[in-house]
Amino acid sequence: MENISHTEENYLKAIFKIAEREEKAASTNAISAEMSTSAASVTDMLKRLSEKGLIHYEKYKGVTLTANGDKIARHLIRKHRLWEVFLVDKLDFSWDEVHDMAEQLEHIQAPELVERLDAFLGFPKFDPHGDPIPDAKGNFTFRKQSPLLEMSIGDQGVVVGVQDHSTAFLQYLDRLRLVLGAKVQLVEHFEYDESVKILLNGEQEQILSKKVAQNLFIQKS
Amino acid sequence: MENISHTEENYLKAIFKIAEREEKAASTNAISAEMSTSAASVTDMLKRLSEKGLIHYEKYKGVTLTANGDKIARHLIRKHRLWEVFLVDKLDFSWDEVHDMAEQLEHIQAPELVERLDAFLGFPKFDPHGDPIPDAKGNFTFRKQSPLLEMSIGDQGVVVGVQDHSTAFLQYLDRLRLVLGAKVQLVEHFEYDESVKILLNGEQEQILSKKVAQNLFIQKS
DNA sequence: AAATATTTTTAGATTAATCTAAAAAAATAA
DNA sequence: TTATTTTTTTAGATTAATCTAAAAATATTT
Repeated sequence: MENISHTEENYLKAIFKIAEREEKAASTNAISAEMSTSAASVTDMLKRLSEKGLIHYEKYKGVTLTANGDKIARHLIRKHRLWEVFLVDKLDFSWDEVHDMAEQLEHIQAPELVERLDAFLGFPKFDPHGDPIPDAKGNFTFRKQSPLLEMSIGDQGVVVGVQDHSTAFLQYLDRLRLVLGAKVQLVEHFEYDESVKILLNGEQEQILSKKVAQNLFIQKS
Repeated sequence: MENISHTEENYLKAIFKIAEREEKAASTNAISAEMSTSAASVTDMLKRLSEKGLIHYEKYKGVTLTANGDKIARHLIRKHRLWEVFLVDKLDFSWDEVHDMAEQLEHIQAPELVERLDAFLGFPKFDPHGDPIPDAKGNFTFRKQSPLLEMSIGDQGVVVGVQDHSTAFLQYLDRLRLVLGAKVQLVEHFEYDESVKILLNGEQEQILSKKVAQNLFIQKS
């Protein structure tokens, strides 16, 4: 087990993310876009990660994570999301403020710290954006959820997550009171611009743009 | 305000520590010993830190921190000690386990996080080893304390800190129940080996070696 | 004050992580 | 199936942080 740098960790996370999103091997270009580095830098790094046994790499063929690489990536995501819960639940940050801090905290290497933090937080299964937190073995809790936009008239449910994690979107959701746990019922689809009308918390009718409805995950009830 | 790397931060901390301990400009060799790097590496780094306006450096003359360098060093110490309090008070680590984790956590860059952590912990003035935590402006709380060895027969007081921060010493103190807050009265000095006899918490008489008595700070009452 | 010892700096390399520009391979279009 | 475009890799540099070995400066001892 060699040492692994922060930078290498970030590449593993990027590869994991791409694989999850695109459901195939990550290309050099995809990684370079995800990391905001040049394709040449990515190629260099892929060679290094491959030598360390963290990825499967064949020239021109894209890469996948080895079992070990995958484990490290999941552990990073675990740490990132646990720290986000800490920042929001204990230090009262809001969900749009915590990403950059968690991005740093996820690189802290101290396995016992992670386990104790998990316990201190009450073994949360989801982070402040509704994303699942892998357990110590790397397993995610799955949840049936669908974008608000894909619900049918009359369907009811609860806001459980977001697709877009941008500050702008999260702050906008706060304004609309569309926070995690909010109850929504789909009232109407407007074909013209694909906007939707919802009933929020059984009280208030509201119209949401297609963009908002697309990026909001609902668990139907 | 340029970027400052973890490594540069560690050098600033080392220089601060040496200046505090030796009360004079830090020499290249002292820094090289403190950091476990070669003297040549130190010289290289001193040039860089000097260019960034963090230290006053003249060849062959040793270095001191500039106002800015000093501020950064104190902030690092603040972060280190606050994180130690977090680890002990909230995550139930013991005082001999937290150093390495705090060594990583002190490099997290997020000023608001530090202030919120401070508040969450109840604005502690001392860390789990009894070392003072600088406030947001970098000021330490001073406390009148003396090594147990320098107390006079009959003097009473409370354990408030340690000089030696090694795991071995801290674990030994746990065994002897000489934790922070313990009440001690000096009963006798043995000239032969400079060991001392104390009365611990008004109950138990105990003999302590010179080495222990030297490294334990007491606040007299 | 000269000789010796110690400390500090310089010179020259190395490694990780990055870049741009050019070459090579693979994919797509004509 | 060529020709063109896109993607990926290689070549060659750069910067931060480190090293060893040698040179230079400073401090200490005789």
